[in-house]
Amino acid sequence: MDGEGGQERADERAGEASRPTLKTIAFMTGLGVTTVSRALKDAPDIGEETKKRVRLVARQVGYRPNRAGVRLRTGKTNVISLVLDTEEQVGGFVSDLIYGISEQLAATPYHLIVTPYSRNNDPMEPVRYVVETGSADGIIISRTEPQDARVRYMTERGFPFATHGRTDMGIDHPFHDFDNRAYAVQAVRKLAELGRRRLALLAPPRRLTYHNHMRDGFLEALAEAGLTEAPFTGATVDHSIDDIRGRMTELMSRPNRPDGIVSGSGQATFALVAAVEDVGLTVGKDVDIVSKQSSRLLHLLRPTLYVVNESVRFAGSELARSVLGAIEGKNPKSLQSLSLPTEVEAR
Amino acid sequence: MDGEGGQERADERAGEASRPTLKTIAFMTGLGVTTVSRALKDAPDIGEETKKRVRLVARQVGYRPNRAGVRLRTGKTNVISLVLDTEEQVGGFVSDLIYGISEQLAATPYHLIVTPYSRNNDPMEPVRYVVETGSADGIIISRTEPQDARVRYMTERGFPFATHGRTDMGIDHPFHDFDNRAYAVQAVRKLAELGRRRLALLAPPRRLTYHNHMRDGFLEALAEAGLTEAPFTGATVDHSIDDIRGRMTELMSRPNRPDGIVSGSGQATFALVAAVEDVGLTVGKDVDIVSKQSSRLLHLLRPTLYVVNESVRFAGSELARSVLGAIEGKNPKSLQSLSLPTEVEAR
DNA sequence: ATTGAAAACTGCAACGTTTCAGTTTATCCC
DNA sequence: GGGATAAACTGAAACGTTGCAGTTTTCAAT
Repeated sequence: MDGEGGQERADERAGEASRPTLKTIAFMTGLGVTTVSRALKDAPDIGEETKKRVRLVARQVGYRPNRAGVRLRTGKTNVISLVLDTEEQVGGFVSDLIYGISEQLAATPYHLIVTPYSRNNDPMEPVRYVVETGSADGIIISRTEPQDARVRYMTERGFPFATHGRTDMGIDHPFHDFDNRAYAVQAVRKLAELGRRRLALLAPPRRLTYHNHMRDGFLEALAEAGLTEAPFTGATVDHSIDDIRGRMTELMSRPNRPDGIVSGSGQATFALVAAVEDVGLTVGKDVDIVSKQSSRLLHLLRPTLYVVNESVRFAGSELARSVLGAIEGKNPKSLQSLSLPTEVEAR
Repeated sequence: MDGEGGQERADERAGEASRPTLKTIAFMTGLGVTTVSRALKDAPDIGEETKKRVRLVARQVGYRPNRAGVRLRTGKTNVISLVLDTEEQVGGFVSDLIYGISEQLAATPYHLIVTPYSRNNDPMEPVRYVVETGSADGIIISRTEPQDARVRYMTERGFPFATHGRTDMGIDHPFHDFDNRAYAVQAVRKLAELGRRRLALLAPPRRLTYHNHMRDGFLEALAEAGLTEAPFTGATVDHSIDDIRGRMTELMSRPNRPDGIVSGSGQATFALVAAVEDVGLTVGKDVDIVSKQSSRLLHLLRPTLYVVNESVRFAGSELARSVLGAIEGKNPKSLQSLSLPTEVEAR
């Protein structure tokens, strides 16, 4: 029984009140550092009584494991990396996503780090960085493509991740997605019901998987209702407000202009509405618009719009869940979820 | 001269291709680990020739310092923590802030971690957490108050930080702020110029410093132009869209309703406009509204509004700059910046 | 030749944690 | 009483880095 054995250090002697470590607790309890470590992990080879004592002291002194220590020793970072496109047009989108993720992570030891990239650069780069440097335990990506190099890369390396959006490459991986197909179907049906015959779709860029989903739903419902499409070329939800407004103005100036629009983004719908009115037409009279939105602003200024709400916050929450599951090694199939659109809201 | 001295490890022998460390480079160059470390730091006691060799090899093998190692040894985390209120109403705000910060951090070794808290909880808590656990080298906070406990806390401890918004407690600290006083003055002048006589202000919550700035500017310009105030009670830019709309409806139903509004938030303005129209009035005719906005959507649906743009992305960029300066120990006074409002935009 | 100092390089230890391979003590069985 | 076994605990080593306190080597000044 020593413990007084002459090797206490400066911080133990002085009232320095520096952060307590395992050594601090070991000293206070008279146990070895190993024992304390194992006790806090509830290891089976430590006595019940001892565990209680250690836990008590740990709580008392406000012990929190040093992240760097853990990380260096085990490689576990307790970090989730959210890889983001910084050119994202969809305002507020990222805020909500982050809030949703944070909500889930709050009860865990995980921190959220935001790893941005510019759309002009290689989207692979930030992913490669995180995987190679092991700077996170899991990654969340968005802007998923049908053949997504990032998904292939992370899958090959067994690196845990979750995608916002699905892929189409025969790989089962964790994802959360909004059912854009169902949305488009609902939107078209609503327009059909309103007596609209010729519809245009403002879709996501062709590269992204949900372009296909939305477009498939759109075309299918169009066929089902016997309507025709007014092709909306040269504009996607990714384009700038001004671009969309310009293209839409063109579209609405044509003799065979659409009388119904399905919009894939709330932000873009602002531009669509402005364009409709630029050419002297009226939303709800000359043309009806159904729009997806994540903030709830559209209806305030254009009650004649039809909207469907997508909760990006919920998406964030689900994505965090998924990636945590992936880290735990759960079956990817159990980490996939799809959220259905709300009913079309009118006012 | 050894180096072949029997102590190479498994990863050196096998073609394991695990991440290169200082040891890897030391082995390859035949130098000691310390020398390599110092060489990469461009220390004066290392030969030029050696430095060149080391740098070359380091680049070749793609050496990147292990963050956990550095952090454990030096306490330096290379992390900036953005402390956020997750109930933030101002949509898109956070996205832009993050993009702005990321932009600055991209060229540095810093990572951005988002530390959220709920407005219902103690705003001190996340700050205390970061400072106590040393989980970042610097903190960015928003929602600054005139007497801000967080600012006091971090200042006392000498912890580097920057605030989005100013304080009023005789402490010189790094900040970036939008000149809300100037904004309010401009807004009131514009309304006066339009012949409006009785103005209301939708201000930030009283607790926050910029409430005072905006309100001071508002009152001063009001006096200067000889206008009167229609008190807008029970609503701030922090309230929900529905609350603001409700209060505004009340306000506009009064006999002595305002004929001009200054709005402190673009988001809130949506609700204001909706309310004006709820009671059968018209923006630009019965009442004029000047609004601040960070996204540029307002004008699209209500060209009769007057808007002033605030670049939150720029704010993020400035804040990152400031906090990095604080970490470097620069004089706080040199880390303060104010951005002026743009001209009032009409359409 | 001797001293001194500068230049270039290096071991060792430590940051806090966990894993591994023990050691000690108590308990049980015959 | 001897041996085996289980229970409870432990020191040493390692993860990658850097600061400290050296050690060599070279060279100039005396």
